[in-house]
Amino acid sequence: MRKVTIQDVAQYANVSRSTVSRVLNNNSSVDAELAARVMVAVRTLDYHPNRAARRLRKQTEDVVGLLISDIRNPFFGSVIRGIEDEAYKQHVNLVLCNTDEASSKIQNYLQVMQAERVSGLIVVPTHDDNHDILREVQADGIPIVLIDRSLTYESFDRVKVDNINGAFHAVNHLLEHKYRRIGIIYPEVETGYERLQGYQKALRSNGVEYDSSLVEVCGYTIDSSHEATKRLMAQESPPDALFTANNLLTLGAMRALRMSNIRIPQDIALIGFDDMPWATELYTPLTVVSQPTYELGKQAFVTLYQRIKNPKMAYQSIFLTTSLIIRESCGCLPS
Amino acid sequence: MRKVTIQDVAQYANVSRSTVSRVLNNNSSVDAELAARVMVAVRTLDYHPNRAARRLRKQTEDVVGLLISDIRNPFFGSVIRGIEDEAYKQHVNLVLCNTDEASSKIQNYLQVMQAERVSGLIVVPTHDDNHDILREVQADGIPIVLIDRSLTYESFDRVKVDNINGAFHAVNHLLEHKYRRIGIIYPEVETGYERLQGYQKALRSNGVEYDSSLVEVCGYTIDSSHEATKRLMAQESPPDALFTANNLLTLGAMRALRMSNIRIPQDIALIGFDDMPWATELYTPLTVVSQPTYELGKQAFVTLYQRIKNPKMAYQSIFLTTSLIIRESCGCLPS
DNA sequence: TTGAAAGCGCTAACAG
DNA sequence: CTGTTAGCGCTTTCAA
Repeated sequence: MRKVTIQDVAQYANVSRSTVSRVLNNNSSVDAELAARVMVAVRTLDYHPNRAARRLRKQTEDVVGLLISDIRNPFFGSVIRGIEDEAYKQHVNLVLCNTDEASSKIQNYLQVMQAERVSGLIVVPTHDDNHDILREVQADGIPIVLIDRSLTYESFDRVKVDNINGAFHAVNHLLEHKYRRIGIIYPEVETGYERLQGYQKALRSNGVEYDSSLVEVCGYTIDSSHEATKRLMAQESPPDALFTANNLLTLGAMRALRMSNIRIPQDIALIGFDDMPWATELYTPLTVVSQPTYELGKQAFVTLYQRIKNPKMAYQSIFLTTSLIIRESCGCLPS
Repeated sequence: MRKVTIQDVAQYANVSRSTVSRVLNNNSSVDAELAARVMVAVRTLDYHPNRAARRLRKQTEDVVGLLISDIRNPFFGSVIRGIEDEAYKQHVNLVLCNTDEASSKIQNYLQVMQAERVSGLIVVPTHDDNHDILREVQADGIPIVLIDRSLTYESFDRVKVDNINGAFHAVNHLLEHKYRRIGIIYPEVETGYERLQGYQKALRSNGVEYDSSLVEVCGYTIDSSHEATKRLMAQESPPDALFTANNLLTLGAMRALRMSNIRIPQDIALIGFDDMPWATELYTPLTVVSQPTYELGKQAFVTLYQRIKNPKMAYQSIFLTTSLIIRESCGCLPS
């Protein structure tokens, strides 16, 4: 079963290859009758243009690279779905790359994406040292939109969530309910820092002093948060409330608390970042800062697509807002 | 910043393009000194072969398509990670396609993947009517491995979990603990049918009669399981135990049960399919049939890669086993 | 409006 | 072992 090429279609329709190409890319005008003949040929022969050839010729086409840290984090599942639904509409494909927050993998994937001549990139940047590589790729003519985290740098399109405010409202809520020793567990990434800032801001605006013994930096895993929580609770005067900076860390904290028989919210209040389908079914239904994950992905793709179509467009920064969903873990609702 | 081509490298190294190509693909032997010169040129010029060109010429290369139903199901997150880790080792990229179990999307994506000349496909098939399309693509020379579900058809490589046994052991466990009216909620996909079979098998082997009023078919969502559970519990004589056929459905069931103040395991025992990180933190820690999700993905890629390298290899069917993890929801442990 | 011709960057046959 | 040559399938000038 030989592959059908544009040549076959041309022959069948009795036109030149260029004409076939023209009707398929409907840019320049083609005689209606010829066009019709071509379409018939395309259909009867079930012709699908070879994308590799097209890409080689056009130097780019219809593939977007996606660099995220780890697909197993359910946060990304939803984001990607938002991206994909939009991408599907425009017939663009997504190449998935897990970077594990590792510079070496990012670098490697970036090179590959460049070699692929992808038409754009959606990336969750990790460390500041990615900046230069990212700029290089961008300078090479590949549009990039930064998602979730955006570095401190300008001159990239960015779609992100207002982490500072999200964290601020969460911690403020705790403060309003008279919790005073509020612990925080956050990872060393930009979103983590921002959530810490929101935490600090809430403290300040309530006249509560910042106590570094309540602050725990941790990794990206449940286990690492489990350990951090244990450290926090083992102190002389442990926190009376806890704010965890993402869904995985929340799970780790709950595990640690459960194992130490510390009850939520009776012994400690808890608010987590990220809403998830299981948040309502946890042993204490979780109060959360909910992020518009799907929307995040959707906006990222829309922005990228705009830039692809119009490379000279001014850089955009889209901020999405979070919402505080109050359930039982923060202790202000009767359980 | 013009792109560096193989020609530039050739010039710089003072050899022909073919020689450069040869050292980069290290198939035929090249004089050591020339090879060294080429490598220097490659490095100093920071040359990366254009993958589109390479693919056009070789008619396939280093891209594998991934057709799954919905990335938001955390089951797939883990599977994909297993795939990706292996793929990364072989420098192959993954194109992600969400099909939503919709034939039209599957068909569409399959065509695109064909046009892309991907070197292989890993697909979670949905309905039997996919079979012919899949065969066509395969006949076209694109290796396919079927994952999670495998249709009843032969002549595909398949990697799947032993659903029948997994379900059997779960339901058997319930039966051993004297539950007699065991409900089941499952979706209309192959894995669902198989889990139903395991359920039936356990019933038979314990001499318990099959009661269709305890059997609920549902969709793929939490909500749909929520409804199914309500129907089940609204009956004259509701089940005293429940088996839910995947992680999303389990969540839906727990939600329905909680809202009706039906306690787990006091009023009803529950075992779900799929272990998840949050299973331990649910309001009743969940007894589950745990699937080797990461391994599933890993084996899928390994098998696909073998077939790509050796198209004439006999078709493989790899079965992975599940394990029953007993926690509190099935009621046999003191809580 | 259409066709002929050139060439995107690469690899593989074929000579040498 | 190496270079020359000929395309892979497509789009895009350039003429007609």
